Amino acid sequence: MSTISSESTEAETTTALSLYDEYAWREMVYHVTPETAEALATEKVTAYIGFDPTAASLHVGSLLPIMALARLQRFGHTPIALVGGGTGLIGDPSGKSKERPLLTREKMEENLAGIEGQLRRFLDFETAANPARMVNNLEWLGSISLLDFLRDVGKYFTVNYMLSKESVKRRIESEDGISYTEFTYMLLQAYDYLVLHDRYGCTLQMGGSDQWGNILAGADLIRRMRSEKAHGLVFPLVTNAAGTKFGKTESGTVWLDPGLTSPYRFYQFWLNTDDRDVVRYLKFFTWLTRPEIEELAAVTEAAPERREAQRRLAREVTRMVHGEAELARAEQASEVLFGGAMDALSPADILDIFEDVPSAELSRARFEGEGIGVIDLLVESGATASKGEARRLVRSGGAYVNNRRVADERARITLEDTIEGKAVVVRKGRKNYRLVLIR
RNA sequence: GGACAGGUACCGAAGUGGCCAACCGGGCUGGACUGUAAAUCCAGUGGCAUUCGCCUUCGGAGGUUCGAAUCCUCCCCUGUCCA
Repeated sequence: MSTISSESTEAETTTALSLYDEYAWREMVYHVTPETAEALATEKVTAYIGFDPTAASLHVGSLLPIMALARLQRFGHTPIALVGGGTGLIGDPSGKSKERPLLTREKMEENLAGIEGQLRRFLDFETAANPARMVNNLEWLGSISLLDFLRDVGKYFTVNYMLSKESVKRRIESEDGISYTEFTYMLLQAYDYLVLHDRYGCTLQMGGSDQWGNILAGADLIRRMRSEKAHGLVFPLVTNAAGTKFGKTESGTVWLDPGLTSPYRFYQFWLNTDDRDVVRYLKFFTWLTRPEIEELAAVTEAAPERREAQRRLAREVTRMVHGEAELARAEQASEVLFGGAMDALSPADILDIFEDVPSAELSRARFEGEGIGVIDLLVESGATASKGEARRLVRSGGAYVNNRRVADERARITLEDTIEGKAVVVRKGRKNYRLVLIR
């Protein structure tokens, strides 16, 4: 999989700006502690972001913090990706309206492994100057004794302070309340920051806007225990113009793992970005420079129907996450799936392109002689739930076989209509495909 | 425990003995338009059947009737009020 390394040289030539200015221009700064900008402009900073092992893969929502770390590294600072092996066992109440079920240790181990693998693609762990680092807070949280923790960390926080945090306050006011376990979460995260500060000189923690309270708690802890400055910066919530949750589609979460979200779907997710969001997403999720993005913004303004910004966004992000080869496949598939003609395609191409489309198998005998009726084909491929629905579909002109509309509900599909006797592509409407394999 | 109100298709909501597979709105699915957009417009939206039509559905179970989502009995559930 591709990493950022191939492109990092050209970005360095444009680093007259400080990282903070870069973040600011990219609209990545939602809240920030005083003096952070100055620190980023005058020092080499070590910064960390935590990733929760709630699933075995990161999703596109995590791309903003990931890019923040990657950008930070390109500006010569040192990124630390922290995976929450310890805190993951507790559960972060931030942004959650009710208590979460605890993950089992086994499940969490599994999740950690997946997430670590993904993070490695975005950060450079080999460079001599400022290599990235990956840490797991289970390492220190797993072994600290409760008494030590209460004496060393707990003593620095008043309950009053903790109760005043938004994440806690909201839950206190809710009916279900908050467990002592989750209430403690903030202190654990504060302690993480302290540990990273002591071990690696980490002086900046970043995160999503829901992490603001936790981050401040950590900065406060460092200030009180070590009398040193620690900074915090949080990103805005990534929103979309449609008002739905970013990173979700009808078919669910858009994951970075190609096994969970195919590169084709991943590509399509970005390509379908609303005009109103696309410039912001280019800033958030790509390495394109300011002039490039401004150019794309102008094109979007003048000729939105060309969707150049969306195309570029989809290309850049898909390449970054899945690599050049997968990008090419995703583009080819998009062309066929939305372009029409598929006559020239070989069965191998078809299988490739329709890889993540639901498929069904029918015996060769069904296509021999008279062939199979369209209605039956629609039902048996799973395109429609009943024959009645299939009939209505054909009557309304929404049924296609191999991308050709079938207007007659009595039409029959024979071997001659199939793709070299190997497959048939059934389509319902504009983009609802089913692949029928012939055996 | 008592008094009302109510349970209709994915959701909301009409219907209060035959014209009800069930008005209407939303959602969803097609189509037109388009930029794989938004908005708009059109159609469809229980199953089977090429047609006639048949079958299953209105909280559940029985019953009355030629005929019920609609009437009766019992039961279950929900909301509001009283204890």
